Amino acid sequence: MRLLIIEDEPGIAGFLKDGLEEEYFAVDVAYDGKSGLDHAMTNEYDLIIIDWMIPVISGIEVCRQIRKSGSVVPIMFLTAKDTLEDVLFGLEAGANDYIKKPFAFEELLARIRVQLRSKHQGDDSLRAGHLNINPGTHQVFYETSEITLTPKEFALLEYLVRNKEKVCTRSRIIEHVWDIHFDSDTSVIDVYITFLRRKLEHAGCGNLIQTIRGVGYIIRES
Amino acid sequence: MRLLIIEDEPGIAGFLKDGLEEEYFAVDVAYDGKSGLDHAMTNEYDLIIIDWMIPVISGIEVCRQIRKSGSVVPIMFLTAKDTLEDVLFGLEAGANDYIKKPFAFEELLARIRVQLRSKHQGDDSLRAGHLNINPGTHQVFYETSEITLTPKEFALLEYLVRNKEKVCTRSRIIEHVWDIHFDSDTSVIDVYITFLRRKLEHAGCGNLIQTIRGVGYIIRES
DNA sequence: GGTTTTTTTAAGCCAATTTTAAGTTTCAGC
DNA sequence: GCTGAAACTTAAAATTGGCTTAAAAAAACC
Repeated sequence: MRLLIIEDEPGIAGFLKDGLEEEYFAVDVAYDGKSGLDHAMTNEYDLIIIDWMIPVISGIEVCRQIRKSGSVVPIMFLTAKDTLEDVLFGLEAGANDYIKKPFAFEELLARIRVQLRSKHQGDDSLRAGHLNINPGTHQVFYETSEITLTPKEFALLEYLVRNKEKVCTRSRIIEHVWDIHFDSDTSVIDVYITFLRRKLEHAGCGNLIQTIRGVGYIIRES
Repeated sequence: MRLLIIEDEPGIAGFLKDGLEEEYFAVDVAYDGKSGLDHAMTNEYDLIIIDWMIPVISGIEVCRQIRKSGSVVPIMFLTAKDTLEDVLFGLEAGANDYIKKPFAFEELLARIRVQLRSKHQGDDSLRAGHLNINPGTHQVFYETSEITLTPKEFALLEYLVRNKEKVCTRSRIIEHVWDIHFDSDTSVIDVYITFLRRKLEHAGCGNLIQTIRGVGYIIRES
């Protein structure tokens, strides 16, 4: 589990880093908002801890920017404030939890575990490269832009991505996506592959679906 | 919003059910741990309230079992204890919040609202663009003008806004807003979407609710 | 108990999606 | 390079599903 801590006070940052590393987390530290945001955007973390009051860019703004990029990484705030108003303000900016300073390390740890648990199990999205598919909401994203698909288009793409790196034969596709179990000489698959390719291309995600002539199709990560 | 209460004292259970239904939640009650766990596993709730001390299976064990199944539903504990030790124990078991008995109904309500807010998605407040929803007073404002909604209209709009930027499927809507859990070919949703759109349009807030054909609806900020 | 408001049902219409079908292009093997 | 099979593209037909309206049923209010 990889964590990012954005905290300017070296004392607190060091205390957190050491304590969390003892718990076998991989911990990065950033000492201001700008550098923290930089880290968050260029690396993949399992959780981010942000102090409310940090230099250059405020904690709340960092949080907002991270959410704006489409990331759903769990974010926890460290704050000296704990009026209901401030808490709500933080939650609105996209935070998942907050903890008031001074805090017991034990409590922080327990709350981190709650967040990690809930995030990991809640995220059942499928991926292929920068393409993200969420079967729960029927949404597809390429990087940060959403691709709107019809139900059949979605079902086909979902099947291909679930079986990425594997060749999907035409007969398997027609069975799994169309639920047709007898031989038929339909060309729906061709048509829908065309639809999908067009929409993916338009979103900047060209060349994802490759043809295996005489057999079927395949999606490769690279 | 659909809640489950697991509480063996009929007095408290009834008091909670009535009070929460007055606030337009859909409320189910279970009177022991076993039946509560059963409900939790076979239905989808937005939040679960569990008493620490209940018969057959303890509250803490019910909580653990729910988490073990992979569910991330917010769980709140009712408890007579509130030492740090007990709180940590509850958090470890997978709870999101706890409230000490005896409690004020108002406080419970506020905590429920915080959980619902923070859970559904990071940047979720009950706002969508210039639309403002107040679950406490059941009022809706667009900019400065109030929009008068019936209870069902309000519940539907609230559910959509709580899940803004996410697709709300027809089956989820019928479960969480109408509390209907079997397949039915009703068209109430369509009708209420029409009602809402008409009232929103009339207030100058057109185009808020978008249709995802074959799937459901979504509210987007922009 | 009657009146008003809210909720649900049902039916016709329209638009988006899905399928069919036909013409065009690409590719592998000769 | 030729040839035939497979895949691609396009347009039009068929189907499905959502929107709207009106009226019936249920609930809330006096």
